[in-house]
Amino acid sequence: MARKTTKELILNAAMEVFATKEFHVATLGEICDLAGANCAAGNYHFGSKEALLNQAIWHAFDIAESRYPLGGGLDASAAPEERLKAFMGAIISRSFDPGPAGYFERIIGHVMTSYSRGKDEAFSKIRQAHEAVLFPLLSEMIEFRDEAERTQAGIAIIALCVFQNTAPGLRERLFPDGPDGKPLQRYIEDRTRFALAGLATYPPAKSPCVK
Amino acid sequence: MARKTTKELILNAAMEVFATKEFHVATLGEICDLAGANCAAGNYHFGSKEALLNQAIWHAFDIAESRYPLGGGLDASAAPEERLKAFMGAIISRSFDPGPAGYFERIIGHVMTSYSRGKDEAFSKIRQAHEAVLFPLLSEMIEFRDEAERTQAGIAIIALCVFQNTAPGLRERLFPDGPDGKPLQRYIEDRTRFALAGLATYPPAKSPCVK
DNA sequence: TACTATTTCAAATGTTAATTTGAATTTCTC
DNA sequence: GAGAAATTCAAATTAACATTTGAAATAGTA
Repeated sequence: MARKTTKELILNAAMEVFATKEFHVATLGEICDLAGANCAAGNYHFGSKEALLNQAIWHAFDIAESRYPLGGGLDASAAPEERLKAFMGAIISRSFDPGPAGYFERIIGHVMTSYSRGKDEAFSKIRQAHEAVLFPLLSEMIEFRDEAERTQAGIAIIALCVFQNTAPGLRERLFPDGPDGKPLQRYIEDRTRFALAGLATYPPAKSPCVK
Repeated sequence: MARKTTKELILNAAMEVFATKEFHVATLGEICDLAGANCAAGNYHFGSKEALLNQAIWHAFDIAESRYPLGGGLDASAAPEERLKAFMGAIISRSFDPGPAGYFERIIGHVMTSYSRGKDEAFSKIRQAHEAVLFPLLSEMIEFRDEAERTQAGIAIIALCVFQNTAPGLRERLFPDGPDGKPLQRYIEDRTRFALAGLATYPPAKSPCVK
């Protein structure tokens, strides 16, 4: 394969740095150093630090989605419980992936609470991606009173998957031997079981077996 | 009551600003303006912006704890389910309180993902406060396999309470008519029910009725 | 090869904001 | 009320960065 261009090197470095640090703490100089490029190159190729963050977000999004698709490769005919497990498994796996496939969840963890311009747009796109997978399967399982109730349930599911992202030192406590293979699968199962039990407290959908 | 000192005014303003903005976005000038003080007064009374944030964190912590105590005023003889509801109710109420009693959760939301020096210490103290209330009641309900499993369950509970803090626009979607009174109580009940069902999927404590 | 467009680079530039300074003012203490 | 201590204030002082600039280097093209 062809050698990476400076632009690609900078984008990769930006994902890595923005995954580690909040927007205002990360510096362009640091990113370009990591990319082995001159610090003016960032602005030359991307226009501004902010535009670079945006590119980094969406590039990281694509990487995560291709490595751990939210739909898990299941189609709409699969049981909603299966699809929920695939969805939660994808988000949890992303969250604990130390490599590029984990950048997205970590970048978003910072962006959600900090970077402000463009945040709403980013959040709205991400929400859309989540909800496109999550809402149909929830509605197959549950008869929601209203829109807010479904949102509430959806948030509970996502909270169960990503909350640990933001708490320092928590990974180590949850996975004393590293978040890989068996322990991770077990974690995914525990969380899915927890979520399914919680969801079962909502009234079931009127025709749960139709189709 | 006596007129507030400049130091108190600045501390109040700092809590308010740090509740809204991430550390590096908030400026000392903005805080002192809000306090009606000169911008050098911040450093005079607190030494540095960082020290001011620390003071703000712990002052906000005290306010939140006195308005919505995590223990909910229940003692250890109350049923663990009751205590869980009180605990979750306290955190959720804090999260949605627009006034000083809500500052703490909002400040922490920023600090967790952004401000770095001193973050570990802050997180450790907060975790301790959470766990002192949460762990005993969880252990009364559940026979945990190991420490990590109890931590995992505890995190699930807290995630269910605070995740919405970080997502822009979510409050409005969850509470189209405002997060007060009845809707908030209902939200607390829904979340507690969800959590209790999730916890019920763990093996019950060996002697659940003793004492 | 010559000519053009793109890319790289080191060195400005400009801005923002924390922090410091020292004089002025207020408060406290005797 | 006088003197000392604490506090306030406006104006420096620094320092860190994002961004710009313009010259040099490189790549692309005819």
